[in-house]
Amino acid sequence: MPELPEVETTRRGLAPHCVGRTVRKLTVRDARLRWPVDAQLPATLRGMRIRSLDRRAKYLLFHFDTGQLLVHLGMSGSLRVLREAQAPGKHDHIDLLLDDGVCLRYNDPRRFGSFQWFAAGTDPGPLAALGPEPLDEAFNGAHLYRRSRGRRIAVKPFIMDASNVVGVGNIYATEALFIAGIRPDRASGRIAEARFESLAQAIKQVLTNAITQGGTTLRDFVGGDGKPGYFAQQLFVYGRAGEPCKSCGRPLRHLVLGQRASTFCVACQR
DNA sequence: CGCTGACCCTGACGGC
DNA sequence: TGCCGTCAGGGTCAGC
Repeated sequence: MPELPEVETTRRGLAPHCVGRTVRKLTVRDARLRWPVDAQLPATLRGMRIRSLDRRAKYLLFHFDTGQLLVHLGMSGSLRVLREAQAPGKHDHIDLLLDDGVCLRYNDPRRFGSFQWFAAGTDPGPLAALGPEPLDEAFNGAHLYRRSRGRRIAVKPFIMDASNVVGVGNIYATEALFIAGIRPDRASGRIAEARFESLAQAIKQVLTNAITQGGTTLRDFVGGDGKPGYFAQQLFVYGRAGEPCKSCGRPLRHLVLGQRASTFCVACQR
């Protein structure tokens, strides 16, 4: 589920409900996430005020005076706002209960997500080696061009590597490469700077567009309106292998790069 | 250092 | 209806 737009949409949905509030209680029903949730975390957070909620890459950063809580949604995680008590269901692993009775509930069937605490003054390891945010002005084609010289890795896994640029997951990498007209299996080190500029702009475009529309699949994190994702309807290539290219009509091809499905058009992408 | 593949886990889906 | 293989939006790690 979560790529950068979904995480950002989650952040925007949660922030008004939790920033400035104090943690009344943290309940961990199942600590077996990507890394075991620290048994001391409930005691660490109790009574602490959430100063801000930020995002870095696909991490949500809950800032407290005493440190920060890094939450990652993994492949299948979600955080939603409960305004009133509700019995926990399957895979509802963690509740963050606030002083006004609002509950932030974490659900994650595959348990690839994580809750990690980093005390003030310590460096959050997961953030150490991250590349630029794709929507920052500092991120551009020149950056990708420089990073890719001498590399033989295919361009798709290259842009999905968070040390090059963060937040570009399988869906948006696939879409951005189509928009930029670049084959996903082309060696990144053999792509000209101008084409990387097109790619950087395409990445910004698809991510911005998806954020505007609230992410591709996560719509029920706060309002519970249950509306299905809308962005899925405007995907050019992701999940459409065998179907006609929306630009030229030729059947889209499927291949696997870095264990991830990739779809592209042999005519439109070179 | 760069790259590949295995792995963590559950659920949904299609074929038989 | 049930069983089985395959696949899924992410990230880390070992090994070559």
